[in-house]
Amino acid sequence: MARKRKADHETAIAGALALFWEKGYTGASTREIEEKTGLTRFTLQTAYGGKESFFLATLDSYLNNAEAQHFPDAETFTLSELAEWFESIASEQKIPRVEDAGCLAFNSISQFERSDPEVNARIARYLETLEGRFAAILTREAQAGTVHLPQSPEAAAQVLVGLLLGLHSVIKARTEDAMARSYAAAAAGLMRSWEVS
Amino acid sequence: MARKRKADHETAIAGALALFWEKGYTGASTREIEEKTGLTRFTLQTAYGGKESFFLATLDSYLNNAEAQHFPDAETFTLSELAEWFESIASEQKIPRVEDAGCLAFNSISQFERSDPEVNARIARYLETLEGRFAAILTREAQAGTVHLPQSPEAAAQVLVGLLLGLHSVIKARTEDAMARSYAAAAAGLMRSWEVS
DNA sequence: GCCATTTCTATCCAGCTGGATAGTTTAATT
DNA sequence: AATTAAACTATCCAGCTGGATAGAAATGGC
Repeated sequence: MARKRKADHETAIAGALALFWEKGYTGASTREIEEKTGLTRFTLQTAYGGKESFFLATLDSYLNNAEAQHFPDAETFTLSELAEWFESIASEQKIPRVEDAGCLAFNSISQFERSDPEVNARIARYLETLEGRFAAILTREAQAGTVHLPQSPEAAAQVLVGLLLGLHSVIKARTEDAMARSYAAAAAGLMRSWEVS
Repeated sequence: MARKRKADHETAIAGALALFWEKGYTGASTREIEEKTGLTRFTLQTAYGGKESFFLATLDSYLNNAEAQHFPDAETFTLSELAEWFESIASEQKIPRVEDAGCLAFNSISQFERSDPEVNARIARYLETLEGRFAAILTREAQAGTVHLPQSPEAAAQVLVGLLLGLHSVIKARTEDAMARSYAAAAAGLMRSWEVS
């Protein structure tokens, strides 16, 4: 017994993801959200509870998709594939398909700076998931004897998360595209030096 | 033949540094700049050319000070001292003396996202200086035979810059202080694994 | 003591922000 | 066909933004 929305939830979230990615949370005005998502500010308010709640819904959707589709799989990934995954992050920047490349969670770190507990929880989820998967991959390979780590798998996993965040920073900072690729190659080179030849 | 300013250039820049660090560029309003620096918006406009020019002056001042005082010295630093320097970044967060700890240049990366060429130039200077100094330290030690690198000094220097940017990200993202220290320790552990025992 | 110059104070401005509200339109249920 | 719940359009709002401007106050050179 209600009128249909012009834009359904899925396409609205997809449009918002692209907008928040491009402009950031504060940089995306509610008027722009109207344009890019097809939602009205009225619906943004009544159905999603305002701009911030809507952003959190977008961030959740992004994280769910990233964990299922884009993060390395803890069970099957090898260290060699992980090295290629790092390089692909910098190379896919050339074809910036917003939904797949980059990272909305990383962007949120710098935008909110711990000011919002709801955002904090999602950033923590992001970091813990990555660190856990990296550690699982490294532990499995170290036990199998296919890699030789210079430190514990847990510490090495933190090094890799640090390098990933650093790579995202370089991608944001880069004057030239080649710079990000060079950094990704350096990180991949470090990982490959851990492989038992 | 002119009236004296209430706040001189030096103290104004120092106050602005603290404010921009805390709130970011967009987050710091010109009214707040008035309060924290002692400048008036009138002077901000006439003497500095507006908010953005003033920010650039602040960023320059920060970089000059950082390069002279806080960045590792290319001629004298050992890899061991570099490892300690990484750890000190996370530990000094406990005593957040804004001017010394953290990094205004790093914050600017996420805030401007390549939108401003003037800011870009300063970020490039920041990254190049760090990468150059790290490479110099690693090259010197590798040639002396005191460290054994898993890759070229240049690639290893990029790994270290990546880890430094990643560490700054974790500091911003951290739910708990211990997390940043743990990441710094992991990075330091990697560096120490390169030392010839 | 006067003058030129700069900074100060005090307003004013247009533009944008997220949000609220009132009245209209649409659709599914009965 | 009547009812009802939700989304639509179109305003309106106070608050804040960076910046402009006019007149008063202060300072150093003469």
